Amino acid sequence: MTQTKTDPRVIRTRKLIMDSFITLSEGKEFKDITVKDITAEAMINRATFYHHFEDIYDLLEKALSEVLLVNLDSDTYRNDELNEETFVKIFEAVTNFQTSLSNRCHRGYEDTIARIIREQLEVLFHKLLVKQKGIGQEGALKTTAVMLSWGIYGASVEWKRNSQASPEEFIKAAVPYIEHGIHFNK
Amino acid sequence: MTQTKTDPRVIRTRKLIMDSFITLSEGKEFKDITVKDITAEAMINRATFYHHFEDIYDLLEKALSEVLLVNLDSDTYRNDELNEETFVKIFEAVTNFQTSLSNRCHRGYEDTIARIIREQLEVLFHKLLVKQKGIGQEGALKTTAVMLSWGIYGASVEWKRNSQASPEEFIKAAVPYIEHGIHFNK
DNA sequence: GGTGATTTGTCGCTTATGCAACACATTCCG
DNA sequence: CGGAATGTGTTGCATAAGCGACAAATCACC
Repeated sequence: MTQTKTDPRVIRTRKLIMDSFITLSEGKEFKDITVKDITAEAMINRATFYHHFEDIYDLLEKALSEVLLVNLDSDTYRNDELNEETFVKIFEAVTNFQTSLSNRCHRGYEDTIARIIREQLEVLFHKLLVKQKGIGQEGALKTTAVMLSWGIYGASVEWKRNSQASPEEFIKAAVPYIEHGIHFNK
Repeated sequence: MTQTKTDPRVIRTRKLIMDSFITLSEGKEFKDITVKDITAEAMINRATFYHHFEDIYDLLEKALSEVLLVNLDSDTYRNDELNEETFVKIFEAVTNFQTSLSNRCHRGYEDTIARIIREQLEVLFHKLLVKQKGIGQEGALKTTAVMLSWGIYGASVEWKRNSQASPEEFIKAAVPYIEHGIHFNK
């Protein structure tokens, strides 16, 4: 690990930008937020924004990823097994995230958000699977991770649309079937 | 006015420091707050702190001044006459400030706080008096400003200790007598 | 009192951020 | 339509902020 420590100014600036973006998101939709707005709110120069992010979509991506990961990290990486409990927690994180963000600010960008969530989930599942099943079957694990990420995301959409059940109950109903297929436990 | 515009980084850094100081003040007393705490909270380097403030007492001074001035500015500078209304508003600003800060965080620093308030008031009164009475009697106006600042501060202490009256009623009772002496209206 | 651990200020050198100006898109409105 | 206004990215040079080390002061605990 050649961990070259990042300059604290970078961390601070990123945080200022992210926070400003989230603040502004509470007031208006994504499409109405300009880079100028963000940099003004964050009290940084516009050029500095572009030093950290490709463009505003890149910011959306990274901001959402971070928000989602904050939910996941603490609960999941602690006990790093992909068992039922972990599975439920991941699902809950996604539904939390969905309900907290999707009703405001991002009309017209559901697809982007969906993609971001799936990508994050895919990475997460892949990590967990590799840790559990070991390496040497990369292709299979990758595919499994992809399927799980799509599955979880789809389930969250379905849950949001129809279900009065708690996320936990909702997803637990499906766990046995999935489990049979992917063999949660070694 | 050779208004050399201040670097936005300076403004931002000052704000970060001030905000952090106020945040920390809500948690512990002034004497327990270190420069390190502040800079950590503000996400800036300790050396940078000293680039903006002499020491932590200097910060206290400037932070309090600012908080007080925020109360005063908007209400007072608009209609820039030193009439009864303005007088009452200033008194209310001071009592608000006193009650919001003095019960927490600053035990043992009442004197410092008192001095800061008086200095701010003195500057304010002096400005208002000069604007109203014109220049050419500097000494007298200066002295008047000093007396008013001490008077208002003393009244706020007295009000805090004894009175159940509103600040407005409390100070209005004294206005006629003061007015007689200093001729509020041209 | 003494000794080790913090905290405080200060320093030269490095680096991220600000500026101002630019060409280019996009939007808005008469 | 046309042009004014606003937003987007990019650039080279100016500057505030970070680093790490330092001596001195202060604090804490025996």
